[in-house]
Amino acid sequence: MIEYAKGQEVDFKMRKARVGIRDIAEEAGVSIGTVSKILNNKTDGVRIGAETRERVVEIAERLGYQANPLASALRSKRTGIIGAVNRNPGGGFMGRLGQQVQLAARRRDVELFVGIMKNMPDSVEAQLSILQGQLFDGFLLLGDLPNYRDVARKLRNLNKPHVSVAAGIAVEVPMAHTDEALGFKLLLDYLWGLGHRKIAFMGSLAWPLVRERLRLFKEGMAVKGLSLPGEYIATMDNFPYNLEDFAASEKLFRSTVDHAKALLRQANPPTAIVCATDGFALGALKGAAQLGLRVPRDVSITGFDGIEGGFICQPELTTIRRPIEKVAAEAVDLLLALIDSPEDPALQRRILIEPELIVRESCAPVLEENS
Amino acid sequence: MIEYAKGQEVDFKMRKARVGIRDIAEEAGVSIGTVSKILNNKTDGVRIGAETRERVVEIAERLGYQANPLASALRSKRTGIIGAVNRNPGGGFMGRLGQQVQLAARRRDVELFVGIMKNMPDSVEAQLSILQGQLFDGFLLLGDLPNYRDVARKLRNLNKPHVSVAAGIAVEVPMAHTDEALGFKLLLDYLWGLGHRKIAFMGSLAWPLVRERLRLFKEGMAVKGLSLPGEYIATMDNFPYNLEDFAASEKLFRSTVDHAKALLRQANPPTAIVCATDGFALGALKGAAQLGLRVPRDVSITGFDGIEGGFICQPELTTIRRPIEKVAAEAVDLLLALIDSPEDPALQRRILIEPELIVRESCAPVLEENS
DNA sequence: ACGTTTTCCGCAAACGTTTTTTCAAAATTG
DNA sequence: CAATTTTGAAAAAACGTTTGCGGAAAACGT
Repeated sequence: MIEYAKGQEVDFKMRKARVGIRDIAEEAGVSIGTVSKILNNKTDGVRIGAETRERVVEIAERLGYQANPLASALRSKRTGIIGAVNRNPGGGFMGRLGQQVQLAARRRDVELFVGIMKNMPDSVEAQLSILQGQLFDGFLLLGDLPNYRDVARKLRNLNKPHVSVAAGIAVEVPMAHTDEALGFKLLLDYLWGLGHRKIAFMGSLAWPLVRERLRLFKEGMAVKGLSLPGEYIATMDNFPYNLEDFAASEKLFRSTVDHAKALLRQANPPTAIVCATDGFALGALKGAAQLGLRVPRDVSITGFDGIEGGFICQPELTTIRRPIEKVAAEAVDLLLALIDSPEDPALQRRILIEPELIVRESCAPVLEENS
Repeated sequence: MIEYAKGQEVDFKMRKARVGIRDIAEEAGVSIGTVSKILNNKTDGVRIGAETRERVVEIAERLGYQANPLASALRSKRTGIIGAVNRNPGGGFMGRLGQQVQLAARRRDVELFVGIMKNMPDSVEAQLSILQGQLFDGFLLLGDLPNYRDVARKLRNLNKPHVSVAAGIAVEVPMAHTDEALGFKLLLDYLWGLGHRKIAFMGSLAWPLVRERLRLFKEGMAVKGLSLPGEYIATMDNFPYNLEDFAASEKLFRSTVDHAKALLRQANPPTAIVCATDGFALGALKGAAQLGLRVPRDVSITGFDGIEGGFICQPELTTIRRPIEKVAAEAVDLLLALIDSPEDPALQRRILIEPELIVRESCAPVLEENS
């Protein structure tokens, strides 16, 4: 039992010991169990007098009591914290996604921590993130994880609910994602309307998400009856999967620029380039500029995701916006529900958010001379 | 090519409850205390036979034992986790900083979680982040926190070591930061060498960091004996301090563009604009373009920070790079040392990292007709 | 007036570790 | 050989909560 001066004097000289539940109980003249029940709003077969409840709450407030989360969690097996694993944050979509899920969680009075998982599937780092599972009530798996199935299995073994968010590979439920097929339909309808028939695709197949997008792009082209020669598909599968720092980012960007230039230097170049992500589109923009081409007069370029870079560049990018806040909110809600009732089959579901076309400056009607 | 991990065959008994320290103790025929000491490599006045030690380690390994972090932390008062508070992550410097400190920590076998603190000083959100302090051994305070002193005081009361990282306001030790004065010296020396004498400054005074940079810029100008008319200082103090989503980012960016245009439309415009951050420089770039000015022929523009946007834009930005990985690593090391010996006066120090000038494409010698 | 609920709350057992204390046996010493 | 020291490990006491159970007092019903 900690002894400290009674009374209201809040002295700096004294090492102010943390105020614990015992202090509240003593001050209120009740047992610690009662305090706990009151402060946790337990109503489950527990009855507490209104006056007692009030008094305890007031005292707790006054003393600034905060339950020790470790002790609470140890006993209750609930930490009130959920974790998220992000393999590839940074300046783009994934970085923002991590931020948004954290904010979404906090709006629901839950703390969420985003951990970074490195690339190597069996690295110590990867293990660590997961084993902290005992610290978390549930997990959000953000984007493409190279060892997704392993992680999912481990979480299942730990009895920890998890939700995949914006993953490119076909993962099991539960998950939250954008309707990417719709995105490509919007994009191709738009380009078609502008008269484009020679449309190329650019992206790095290192990302499962990009592989999926290439598939959807091909489907969309087929629906329109458009041919898609191999030279119109600029894929690069040797790209860094992880963009740990600016140097890696820059290397990827420079390479993107080069690939775009190669695409545009062909004898029969495309009139439009659909890029797998905004990041690639930014590279394409610069590639075109370095060749002396004007966007969108000489070539139209589209992005996908709707990140900041899209309105900072010149010309500004016409792109598909993935409503990141909505995805984050839905994912968090689903996970929270899952934590409450892990067995509910109604929660084993896929949430699909509709993306939208954002028309800015990087696309124009195709010129006679190019068609 | 990415290969997905093959499943590790370490599947434990599926439905079996988590293996705890008791299981190890029982299997090895020793007490749980002994197991604990062995697994934690306690040597402090504790003697364990080599053969027993070996046996216990082997069993723990075989059963895949992982101590419950909650129980460990509750008893030992050490979580092995440090927290970071980031008020303003996103696509730029601060977002990257959060990522880098997390990586730096993990390289030292410590988990670090980055929490986002909202703007309002006394918001529930702000409190929450801090009160989770009991979960953390120490804290990194990233960038400018509006209520820095409050936070610092609270942490001190909780006996939690903390170090400020890249904070613009004059905070107490311990801290890690870049040598911003040196940065401005490099920048102004460079512009001076190109013949620039009419140099403007642009940035939002909502950020303490920017206020500090304006001060340093003025000092640097004074050293060179250059005059600095009020019209050459484009400050905007009504800017959003928090950039929670893309919409807020975009609003800030559009406004930046407008301010840059106003700066350049003057009767006697500057020949160079020193921007407080790369973000503002990106806006200046676009502002100049919208006025039909060519950068760097008609006006030179510099950034500060060295983020990704700087090489994606056109022309690419000449800027001061803050070595973010180095700052992150130093900060984490300092905090870790502080956790080990909180009272060591040698650790109450300021770490200053040298920035470097990156010459890219946005600056050129001043033209006769403009001088 | 006497049994039966109902209301309110105390008591004590967890939770899974770490750390301190204690202690028997073996080894060493005088 | 008795007295001490050393070795190795068990036992038990924390850590600060939550929670199930039980029970006294008050209210209620007949």
